[in-house]
Amino acid sequence: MPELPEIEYCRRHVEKFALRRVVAKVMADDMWFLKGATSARALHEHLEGASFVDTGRIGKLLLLHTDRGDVLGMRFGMTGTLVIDAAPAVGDLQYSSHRFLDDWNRFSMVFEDGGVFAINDPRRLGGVELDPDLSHMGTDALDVDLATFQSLRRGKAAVKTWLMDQAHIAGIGNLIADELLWRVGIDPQRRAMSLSDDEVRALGEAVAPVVAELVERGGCHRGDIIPERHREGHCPRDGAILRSQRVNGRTTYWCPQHQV
DNA sequence: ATTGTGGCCTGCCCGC
DNA sequence: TGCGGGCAGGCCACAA
Repeated sequence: MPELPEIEYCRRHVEKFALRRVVAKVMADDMWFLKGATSARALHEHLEGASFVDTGRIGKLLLLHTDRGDVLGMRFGMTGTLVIDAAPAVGDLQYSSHRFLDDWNRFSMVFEDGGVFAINDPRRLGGVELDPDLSHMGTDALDVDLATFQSLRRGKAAVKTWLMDQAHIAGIGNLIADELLWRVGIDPQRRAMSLSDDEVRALGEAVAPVVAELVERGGCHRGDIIPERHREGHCPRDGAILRSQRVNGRTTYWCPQHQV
């Protein structure tokens, strides 16, 4: 599913192919896809005639800045990706389809030059929002430092749940959480507050570099443990059979040998 | 404030 | 060969 790396590819895709093209028409017929107070009418009024001049990203939230000062926020849920002029920003998305049917374009814009910008999302778990509220978002996973992890010492929830809370760190989803905890050697079910100083430091020092490495490798599904996240999967480090259980309502795999 | 739970969405995969 | 049930997880509403 799209986590931080995939959204970063979408952002780069916009930088490369969508800036400074004038929006002629907005197609926002799927009301479900409009989040917050955003209406189709507002999207027409704010975007038609405008062009995008800059991009941003906080965690899994993609931000497009228009020449009028508006910000268009985009979320891709679990199966969404960006398609510009029929070229997808992300080709191989785990758990999603490998096709891009026109029917799955939940929000799109036609440029004056005839090109099309679309969010293609089979499951409709993504959405768009005009001028989204960013005040409750945590630090982007690529920018975290040890100070970000202070509140982890008080957390009563599982350490994996803490990592996936976008108000703490923005950008970590289920796959990256499993990868991080596997690399640092921590049982995902452990209460956050039970981590030792050394463990907090190890985790804190791992997040940004590991996420950056996944961006380099080509996506969150390129993590070392991800190919083994299935029944009978083995730990790539010591060969133990991985354990699987739901943590925070999410399927979680970990190595009982070295994640303690 | 923090934490846990359930529901939303629908293509795909598996077993019958 | 078709069918139905379960699965996948990001996000949000809601309750305790």
